[in-house]
Amino acid sequence: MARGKIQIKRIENTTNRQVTYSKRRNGLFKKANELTVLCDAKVSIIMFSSTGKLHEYISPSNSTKQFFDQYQMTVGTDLWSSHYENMQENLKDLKEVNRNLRKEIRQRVGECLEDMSIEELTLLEDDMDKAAKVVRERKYKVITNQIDTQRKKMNNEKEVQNRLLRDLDARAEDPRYELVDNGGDYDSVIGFSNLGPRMFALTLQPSHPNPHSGPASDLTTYPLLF
Amino acid sequence: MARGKIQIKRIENTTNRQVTYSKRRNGLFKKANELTVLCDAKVSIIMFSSTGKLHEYISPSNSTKQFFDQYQMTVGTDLWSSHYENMQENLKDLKEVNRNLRKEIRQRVGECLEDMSIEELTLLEDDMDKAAKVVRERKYKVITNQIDTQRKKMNNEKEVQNRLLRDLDARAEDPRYELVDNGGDYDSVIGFSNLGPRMFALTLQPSHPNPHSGPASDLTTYPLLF
DNA sequence: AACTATTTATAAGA
DNA sequence: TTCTTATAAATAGTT
Repeated sequence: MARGKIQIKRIENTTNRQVTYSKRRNGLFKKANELTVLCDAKVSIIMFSSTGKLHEYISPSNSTKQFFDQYQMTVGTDLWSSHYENMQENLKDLKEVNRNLRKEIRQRVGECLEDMSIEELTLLEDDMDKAAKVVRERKYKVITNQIDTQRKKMNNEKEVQNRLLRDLDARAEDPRYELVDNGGDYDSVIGFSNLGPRMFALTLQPSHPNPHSGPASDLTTYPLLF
Repeated sequence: MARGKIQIKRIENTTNRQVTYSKRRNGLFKKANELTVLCDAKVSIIMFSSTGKLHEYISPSNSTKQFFDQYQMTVGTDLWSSHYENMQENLKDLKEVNRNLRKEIRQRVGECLEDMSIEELTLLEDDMDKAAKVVRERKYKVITNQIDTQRKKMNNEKEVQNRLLRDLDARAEDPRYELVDNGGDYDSVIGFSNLGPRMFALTLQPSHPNPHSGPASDLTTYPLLF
């Protein structure tokens, strides 16, 4: 518009085009701002250059989001409804599923049986009996397993005891060892009171006395002395 | 910018303001279009007049939504995420609730018992036994109710029959009526075979013969003739 | 909506 | 990118 009229068509020279873009962008924004002030209007300009660069003008005290929202409200159609639709559909479905799940649970807990027919009630009853049976069986299995584990543990300990007693017998025949009488306080040795006729008074001492090992030392780490 | 310079400040005269808005809007759009063509750019202008009227310019072969999408992509932040946040939170919560409900049901159906302790299993077992009892009771109640209803219905019908029979007796003593012998085919009258010694051969006819009533006519709508 | 004096925008050049 | 400036374009006030 100066120093010669120009045709309104794409400027082929890249540099020239970018310069013009820059100049006219400023002009546009200036005009937009004047319009905003003069006419008490709200203006939003968003532009992308041919290189994809973004520039925007927003009249003061407005955000782009406000513009978009107002635009949608005015146009009437929700441009992002597609964004929501899926989610809303999802939400609806989930709520429905949820409702059904809750109902099923309530029925299985013994509520909301009013609207069920005899046939449905019979099915539910059968189902629950079967499930209860499974739960019972599972419980028994868990208990059995625990008992079994306990028994194995006990057997193992018994085995250790037996080995210790055999060792004891062997040493009793060895003249290098002598019996120590602690005054008949048999019960003071815990865990051996069920050994019956082989009961001895045992003096337990660490095999390698270590002042740093503390009170956490285990019975089985002690050699038996008598 | 002509016939006198103006201050860039709100035009107080309403008419003047609106005229200027209209003129400058056109100017802005024209400039935007020139920019679009000259510089191969994309421009979107959205404006609201002080009266709330919407006007927009969009460079050809672009939609407003495309603009918004590209804007978001370029800016990097999702302007509508705040719109979604609640919904997404909701969705997450629902999914969690759903998962728990499913788990509870699975446990009540006898699945997923692996990670339950004896205590939990015992609680579940008790719970299910109680619920099963409720279901059973409900079933019995429904059955009982139905039997009761049935019995009442039968009693009612018996009552009707008794009344009919009393009527019969009364008419038997009335000389105006005569017995009709149909050859001793007692069983041909359905539903009366359990009436014992009072069995008669009955000739049933509509009280008001009507050719249009068809075969749907009901036994109780007939008077008894003999 | 049209006119036009004047201001403003800007193309080309530096 | 910015400045300059001749000139095109926009537009304020008027009709």
